[in-house]
Amino acid sequence: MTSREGSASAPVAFSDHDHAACVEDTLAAAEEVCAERGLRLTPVRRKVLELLLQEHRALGAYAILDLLRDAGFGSQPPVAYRALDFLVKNGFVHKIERLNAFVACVHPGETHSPAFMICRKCDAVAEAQSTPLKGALGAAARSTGFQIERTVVEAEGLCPDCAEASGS
Amino acid sequence: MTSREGSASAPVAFSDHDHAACVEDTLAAAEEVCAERGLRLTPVRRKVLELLLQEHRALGAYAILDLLRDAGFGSQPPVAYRALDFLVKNGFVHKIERLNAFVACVHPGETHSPAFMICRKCDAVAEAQSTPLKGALGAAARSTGFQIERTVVEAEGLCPDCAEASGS
DNA sequence: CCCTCTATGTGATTTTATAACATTTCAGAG
DNA sequence: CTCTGAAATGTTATAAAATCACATAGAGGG
Ligand SMILES: [Zn+2]
Ligand SMILES: [Zn+2]
Ligand SMILES: [Zn+2]
Ligand SMILES: [Zn+2]
Repeated sequence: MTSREGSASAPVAFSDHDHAACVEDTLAAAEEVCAERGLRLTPVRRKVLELLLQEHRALGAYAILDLLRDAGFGSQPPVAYRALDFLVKNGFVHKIERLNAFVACVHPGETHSPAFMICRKCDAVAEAQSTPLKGALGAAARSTGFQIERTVVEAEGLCPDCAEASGS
Repeated sequence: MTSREGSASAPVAFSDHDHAACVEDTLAAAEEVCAERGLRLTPVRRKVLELLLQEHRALGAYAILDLLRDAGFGSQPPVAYRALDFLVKNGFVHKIERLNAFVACVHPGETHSPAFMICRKCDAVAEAQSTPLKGALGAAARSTGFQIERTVVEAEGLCPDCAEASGS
């Protein structure tokens, strides 16, 4: 087996919540946004988004591909990468560069600069907002004349559960 | 040819400076730090650091490997990856996650949380400091109980030169 | 209906990274 | 100085991640 499948042990992102509703609502919101913008949330694309929403964690493209195959879709890499491209470009999914993996956005539709907290032990990923123009990086950009177009902000460490489990 | 070689057109990182001295000084500093800490800056490791210092930009592992081969070292991937592992672990080189590439540190020896500005047009990379605990991400971490151990902060955009070149 | 553009399916390939094992080098012990 | 064990290097092979190229299928406009 190439990938971790199954959502049984998937940690919710640092806090309990009604996960079924969380998936439903976000999918519905995505459909609405696509309708508004004339985007086609095709079956593969919808399925990939659904898979990423079900897990509250980052999945690699090949893990997604395995799940797509199980669901009866094509099983070659471009199938997964093309769906992911669409979802990332339109803000429904973010890529976690540190992990070469993808995670569903919790604020679909709204343009925002995400920041992520990644647990090195259980792989949970939580999305927060970053404020790229404030702080040291923004200051450095202004002083050198660098024009920021996109930012990658990823913190690696221990999530609350794993920190507690591993003492202290 | 697999990679961009040659430093002729390599942009200096957003500002003119005495590059020869820049390379020399940083290499000397690295040797001193290694001596202090009992680390072995072996020929391959030193060469990789030198190559990265000469280019003020990120190089992929295979580009480095090509240059190592030219310099008479082993030409199989582990040669490059092992040297890079050493240099990254000891803070002489940083990995740019967005590019799957590596860049020499401009503050070798000192522990710090780097932030990078990456020009999407000319590939120049400039290092700045980030302040992970301040700002939105730090606040999110504190409020959820996430323990940050390491951060990846990378801004993509246009460097001053390329911004000017491409109009306004 | 026909044409065109977009999306999907599939095979092959490129790029990035690691595993596994043999050989060499070197610092420190005796 | 010589032995010895750990660290470093060289090399083969393989895994993992991403893209290319081209054929087929669908949706929508005329
Ligand atoms: Zn988001
Ligand atoms: Zn955790
Ligand atoms: Zn320089
Ligand atoms: Zn640095």
